[in-house]
Amino acid sequence: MAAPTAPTARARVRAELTQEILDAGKAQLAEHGAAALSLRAVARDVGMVSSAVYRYFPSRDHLLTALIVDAYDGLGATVEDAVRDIRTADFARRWMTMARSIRDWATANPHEYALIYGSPVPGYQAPVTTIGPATRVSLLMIQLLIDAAAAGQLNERELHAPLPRPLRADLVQIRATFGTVSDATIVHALTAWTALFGLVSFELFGQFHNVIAAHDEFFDAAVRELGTFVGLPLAKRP
Amino acid sequence: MAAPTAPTARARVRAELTQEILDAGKAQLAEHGAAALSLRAVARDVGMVSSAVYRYFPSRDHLLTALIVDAYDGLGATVEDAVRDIRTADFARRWMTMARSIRDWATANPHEYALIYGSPVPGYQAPVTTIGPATRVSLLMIQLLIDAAAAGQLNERELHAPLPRPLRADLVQIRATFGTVSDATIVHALTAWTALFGLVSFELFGQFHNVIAAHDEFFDAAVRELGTFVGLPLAKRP
DNA sequence: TGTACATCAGTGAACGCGCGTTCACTGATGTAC
DNA sequence: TGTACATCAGTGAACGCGCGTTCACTGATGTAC
Repeated sequence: MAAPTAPTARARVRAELTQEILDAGKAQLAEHGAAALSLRAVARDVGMVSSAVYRYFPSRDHLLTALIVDAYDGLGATVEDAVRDIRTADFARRWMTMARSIRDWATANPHEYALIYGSPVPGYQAPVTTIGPATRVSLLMIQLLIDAAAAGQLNERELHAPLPRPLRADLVQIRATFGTVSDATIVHALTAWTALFGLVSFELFGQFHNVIAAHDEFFDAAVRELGTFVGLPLAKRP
Repeated sequence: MAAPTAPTARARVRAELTQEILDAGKAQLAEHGAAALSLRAVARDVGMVSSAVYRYFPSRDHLLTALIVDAYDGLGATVEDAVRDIRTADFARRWMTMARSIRDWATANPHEYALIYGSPVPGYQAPVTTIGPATRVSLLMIQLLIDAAAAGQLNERELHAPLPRPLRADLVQIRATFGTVSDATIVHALTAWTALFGLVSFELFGQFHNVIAAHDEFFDAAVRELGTFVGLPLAKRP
């Protein structure tokens, strides 16, 4: 009777505490990085004894998985929010805004970024649970390309060498989500997408030290060039 | 009286053991990754008591620094070897070979790659000693561009937006090594270079799971496109 | 509404482990005369 | 060439720390009758 399975007090507290543990984990992550993430430290933050955490997460790795999913979701939500109000047909702005908000999120949450796009955590194998959240942000770019292509605004170029057969097989799979876009453009898009994260990683991981100081400006310029590389039309001041 | 400061037996043994410790560190790195690198494990491998290592490296961080320098040098030497015998004017082949050998080295030494291009090791601050070795591999690309430009074979394109002043200031510094190449091309080159490592990182860190299976072919295609992005001329089958 | 039992959250102690670093020491190697 | 002393490499024990995980337990919350 009443609501389907009325949430018992115990259940409510459990949900709250699970969240608290996750938040403490995120704080830990933000301050010390993934390698230093320890169940005991998290327990201390929450004000529990370390063994109590096992009532909520069966092991450290499960907690780590939850944090990874949380990071992917955080990034995905941030970027979705950033582009939500942009006119569908404003492809240049959508591209630039996506890129910038990815970078902004990464800069604001460097350890979470490192967790999902940096070197794998030693001894940890990500379960399938993380696949869904991981693709969330890339779907936005795919949609952008599909929209641009549908509007006839995508400048699809040829590749400079024939597409090898095994790669074509991969693209057949990818096409399920990419829809109408040409093989060459998919290759360009994957390359640009990878380059985008390469830019963020190089900046965050210190590879631009003594090379680039004007990070914002360089990122913008590079992303703009990558946009045209994919074939997107570029307004003068997006 | 013989050579200047004839190497005493003790000094020779010291040099050998220092190298042995480094090798053990590399092996440790290869097997368990940087985060798991411990002085004690290295000492065990060398057959020393842990405190003895302190006669050679004053702390764990110093050992780590040595390994980082070693990794940069290993990558640099590998790529230099790979391109040494290529005709100077064969710009396409030089570009493709550089990219491939970077990736090959990274694939063969994933943990060393992660050490220098992955997420920073928590709590470790790289000293200036690492800057020199770090630039070694990028100098090869710069030389390639200078050569191509000198031969009139570099297709220097314009940027799609004016160069912001702060970024122009950075480029002034960079020009000291880049020589005659245009601002726009430097931006393109930095972007492509970053993209190159982005490709390697995405592949190694598992971001291409369920997306790309034909890693070799995709890498080749992407790198080729990036080459033309920079303005390099591309032969049909380099 | 009240009682009897089952479920569950959290405790505290313990296990066994590995880590970086310090320190007083022994014994071998090098150096000055 | 031989001796006296200084330097150095390596030992072994110890300090103090933090970790993940297990386990028997207490006491509170939920459920069935």
